[in-house]
Amino acid sequence: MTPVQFYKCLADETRLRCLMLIHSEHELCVCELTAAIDEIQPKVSRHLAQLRKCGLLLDRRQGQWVFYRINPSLPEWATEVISTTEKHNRAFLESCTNRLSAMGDRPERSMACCR
Amino acid sequence: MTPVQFYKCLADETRLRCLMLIHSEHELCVCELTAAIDEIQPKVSRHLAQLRKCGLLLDRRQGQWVFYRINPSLPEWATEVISTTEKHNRAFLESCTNRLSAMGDRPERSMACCR
DNA sequence: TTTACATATATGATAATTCGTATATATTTT
DNA sequence: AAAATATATACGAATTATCATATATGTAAA
Repeated sequence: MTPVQFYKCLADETRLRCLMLIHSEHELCVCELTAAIDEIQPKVSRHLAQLRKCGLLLDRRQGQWVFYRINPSLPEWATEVISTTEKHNRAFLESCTNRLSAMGDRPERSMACCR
Repeated sequence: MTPVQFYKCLADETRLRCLMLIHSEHELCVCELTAAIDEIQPKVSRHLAQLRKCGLLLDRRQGQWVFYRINPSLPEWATEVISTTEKHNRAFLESCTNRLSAMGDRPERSMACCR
């Protein structure tokens, strides 16, 4: 993955919010992300697919849900960039994390990974 | 500057090359960047203007030349991202740094800043 | 003050990205 | 097996980004 391709992935509000939320929560499913970001499902899904195709995210299906997480085999510098960005831009995510914690009926995870 | 705006700046090959070269050399003028990146002058100039307008670069005129440098008052996280990227993607810049060092007649700097 | 060099910008064309809507697929529940 | 829920994708429209070319501006040298 070239650095330009990596930064194109971060250069969209929906994608960056998804990435940072997932990084912060370790793993989230599409309906959680849709609620947190307050966008329609096909939009969120389309951007998640792009992040997966570019290698930034991995997904796993659990029942009806598909959970996304950061690809642990990303190059170290890329992971570092994501961490730095998330750590120093909490305000950018605030409304999203609020909506997420206010969300009822969040799906339960079995076989939780990467904790 | 929002993180998305910042990453849009990095999400183009010409702009990322300029940024990383400038970060690595501390300060470069447009003709040096044009030679290093091997693109036509208006293209390089246009992208530099965008990086300046977004606050990533500062410029100073010295005689006929305009030198660009990283804006030292960028948020810390942004500087960190640029450093990390440059440090771990030397291959991406290799041909550019080769062309730069092969370039004859590079303009001299007076009043060099930020060293 | 004319010429040359360095840089910036305007313009219209082209390409790439993003979007909403509709719909398909997969899984679970009834 | 039908209905409900979660997710993915296809499609054309709309927006945004990028480009090459031409040209303007600013400085230095002749």
